[in-house]
Amino acid sequence: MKLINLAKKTIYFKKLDDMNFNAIMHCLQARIVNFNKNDTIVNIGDKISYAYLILSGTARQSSFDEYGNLFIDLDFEKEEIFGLSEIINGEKTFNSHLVALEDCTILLLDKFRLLNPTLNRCQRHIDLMKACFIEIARQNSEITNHKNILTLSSTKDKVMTYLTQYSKKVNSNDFYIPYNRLDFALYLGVERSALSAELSKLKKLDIIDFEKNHFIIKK
Amino acid sequence: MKLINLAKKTIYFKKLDDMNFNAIMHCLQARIVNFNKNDTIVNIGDKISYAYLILSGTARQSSFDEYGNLFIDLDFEKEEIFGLSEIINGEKTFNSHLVALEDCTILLLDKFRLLNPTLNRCQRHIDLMKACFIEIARQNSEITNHKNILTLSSTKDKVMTYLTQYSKKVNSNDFYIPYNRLDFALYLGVERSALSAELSKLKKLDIIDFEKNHFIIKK
DNA sequence: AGTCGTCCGTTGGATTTCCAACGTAATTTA
DNA sequence: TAAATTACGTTGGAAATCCAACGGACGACT
Repeated sequence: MKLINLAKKTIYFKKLDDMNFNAIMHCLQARIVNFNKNDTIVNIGDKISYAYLILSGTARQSSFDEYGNLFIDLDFEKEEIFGLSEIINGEKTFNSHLVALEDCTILLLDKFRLLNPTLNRCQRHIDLMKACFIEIARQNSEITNHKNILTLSSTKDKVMTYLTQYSKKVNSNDFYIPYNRLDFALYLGVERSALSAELSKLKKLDIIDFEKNHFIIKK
Repeated sequence: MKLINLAKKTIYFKKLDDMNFNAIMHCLQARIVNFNKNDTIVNIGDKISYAYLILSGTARQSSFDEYGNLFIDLDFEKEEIFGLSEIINGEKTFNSHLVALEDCTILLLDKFRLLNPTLNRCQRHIDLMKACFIEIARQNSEITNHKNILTLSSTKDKVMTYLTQYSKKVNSNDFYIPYNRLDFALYLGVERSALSAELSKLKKLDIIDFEKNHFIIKK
């Protein structure tokens, strides 16, 4: 069982010895599932039964409103968990998609067991709950940040704020963003063609350089 | 001590008997503070020491970026908690304001005690943690919703989506929104004058009626 | 090789939004 | 009560964005 070792190494479980690890896996009815790139992991309307802990790969959450408008919600990578707030909010079905951007290995955790340490009040369970707390707070600040970028009024401000933040995050002026042009435009809340035009302008002004999703912030 | 009864009645503590309530208040080093309308409760840069549980009144969180752009973050009312994600994310100082929209009574809870039931592993503490979990998930979906409104491309869509949602929330076509025109415009990410113009247009089309922050959705 | 589909830059006109300004009414302060 | 301030609708021209369309580059599939 190599896959289960992926789980054992995550921040959620790495402090546990084998016995405790096996116990909590059993308690959470944990199950590993693989998905290929572009697979739909969760569909709108799917019943909520698990939290989805990403062991490897990346996945993207997106949603629609009743008029067909598309929203980019969150990207998930290794050690991040999809479905937490939906579970906690007591929703019955997902109202968003989760699609694999790369091949993914995902650990499914039973939603009831995950959030009820009362059933089995052990320290490992409380620690896990705390880790989930941290994860949801992280998602919270990521969404807030996205919201703030969308609040900005000009395309230029949106682009530059996003790129500057991404540059800081990866600690380099030279990086690859996780969006193609269309998704980048969706994320920023602008038209694809307007984004392309703005990017070209910034390139001409020698503020940035780019090709496809590879960006360089100059100076 | 009437004020402490406000705390006792909240969803966080209402199931506790007096002994347990007093114990957890002591454990959390709880303290009640009052603020007048328009008072600043938290300033950008303030050290993070407590979670702010609103016992009565409403407060608004807002923030700025380095270029002076203003962001409306979240409104807090009775039984909601400000500061949770900042505490959990381990931030040292607040990077947002919290201002009283009405006179407020607030319960301060020590940040260390709140999130470390290990120090005192009792059921009441675990239940409180779970309630905080629910609260932060609620904030999560509120921010997501705001983000999605900001993603919409036309002022009309933003306005109508907001008003329709608010109408559903209060279960009436006739309601008062918590924003004046300027704040409403900020929330929607549009110009105040453009918002006024759009509202007038919607009134002329007999889709809505309004005066100040009082709105009626027709038909 | 060739065809098809996707991605993306570009362009130009239609549309929307911004922006600054002004007037009026309501509210606050002196 | 007067004066000052704030809130908000309206306006018109400037600016930005949308929108539809096109073409070239690239990769996948046959």
